Amino acid sequence: MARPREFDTTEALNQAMQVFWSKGYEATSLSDLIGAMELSKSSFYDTFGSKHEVFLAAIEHYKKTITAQVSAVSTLDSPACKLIESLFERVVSRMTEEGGQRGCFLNNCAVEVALHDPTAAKLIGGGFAIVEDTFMALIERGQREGEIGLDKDPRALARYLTSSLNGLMVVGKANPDPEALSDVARTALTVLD
Amino acid sequence: MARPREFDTTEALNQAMQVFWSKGYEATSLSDLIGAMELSKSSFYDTFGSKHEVFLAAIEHYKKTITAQVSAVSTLDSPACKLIESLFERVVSRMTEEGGQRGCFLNNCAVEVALHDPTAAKLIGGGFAIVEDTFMALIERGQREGEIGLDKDPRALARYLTSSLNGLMVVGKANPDPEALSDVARTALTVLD
DNA sequence: ATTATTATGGACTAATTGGTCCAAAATGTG
DNA sequence: CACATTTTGGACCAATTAGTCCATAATAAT
Repeated sequence: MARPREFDTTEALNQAMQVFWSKGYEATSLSDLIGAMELSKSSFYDTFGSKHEVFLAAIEHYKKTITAQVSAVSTLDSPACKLIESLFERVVSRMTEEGGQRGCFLNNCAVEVALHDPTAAKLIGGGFAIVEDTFMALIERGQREGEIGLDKDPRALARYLTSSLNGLMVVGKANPDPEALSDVARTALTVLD
Repeated sequence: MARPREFDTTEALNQAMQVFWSKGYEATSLSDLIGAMELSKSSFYDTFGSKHEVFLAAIEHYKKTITAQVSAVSTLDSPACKLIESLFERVVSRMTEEGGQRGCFLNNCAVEVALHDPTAAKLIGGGFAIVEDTFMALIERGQREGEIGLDKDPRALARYLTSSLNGLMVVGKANPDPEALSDVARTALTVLD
């Protein structure tokens, strides 16, 4: 049959992303994918080309959906520092809640495949750049608002915050202890004072 | 033949660790392992039991060799702050040099397998604890030496530094840019002032 | 030198991998 | 209703996966 009218490519991609996110690239099999995406093997190859291509598409999908949510925070009109804090708090609580340990998909991908998959590495780098740019925008706003010292380099600070967020997720994977992660987040944010 | 007298189990384990470190757990095949370890399949199963058991042993081996080097830094008698800085510098330069992008094995393992392999997660957590304890010892020394304010919580600070080091390695994988990583390290260390 | 031990290569599984292909079936279009 | 277009399930593929097993061969102990 022709692919049902209501077939949603974006939703299929979303499902693929979920699987890769939970299991990692290598541990995800074709059958995992077609199961989650609810399409046949032939349609899979027909529409997406290969496992690797879906993987790259899933990374892009993540950036457009999840990473975009981070980006959107910078448009809210709370004080910049509060928004930065809320991003850290969100990561801490996500990492410590039931089933939140899969962390950030970009983080997972960076660690698992960046070394051997330059194409993916570029996409991932682009995702980190979105986060970094978001932080930078917030920091500059914080400086305008007088919350953050003008002596500080917004780019360096943004890079630092991006890295901190990733560190939080790595240690959270091995030991999702709320106290420990809160210590990390709280300490990391003292840099803004 | 009996296993050659000069066969070195520790060295074989070291080779296994190198492969897992470079390729990750899932992407490492049995033939990769027995190739690197230079033993036959039968000896492999005879001596080590299974791929998974070697993996766990490799994590332990990493802790005993590589992580132990970090631990050893705390016994040097330079000022504590200098030693902490040197640890960060070492990570930055390692991540940016030719072939240094494989990062930290514990970090890689935490991200790739911790979620689905509780046994490994525990070993990895133990490794992070070694790093954390090292930092804490250095911080307490720094406080005694008057370099670090007594108002600071050594445990929280140690957790933070451990996390920072891991963040550095994740972003370094996607974008091993010396400038960016230096920014991160420099900013992270301002917390000690 | 003979025996007992130990490790070996490699044949052998059974399952799974990512991927191809096509006849059949369902659909949209006239 | 009939035709052209799509999409399908599932057979099929070669390669690889982790893991077993054993007769052979090399060593160590006597």
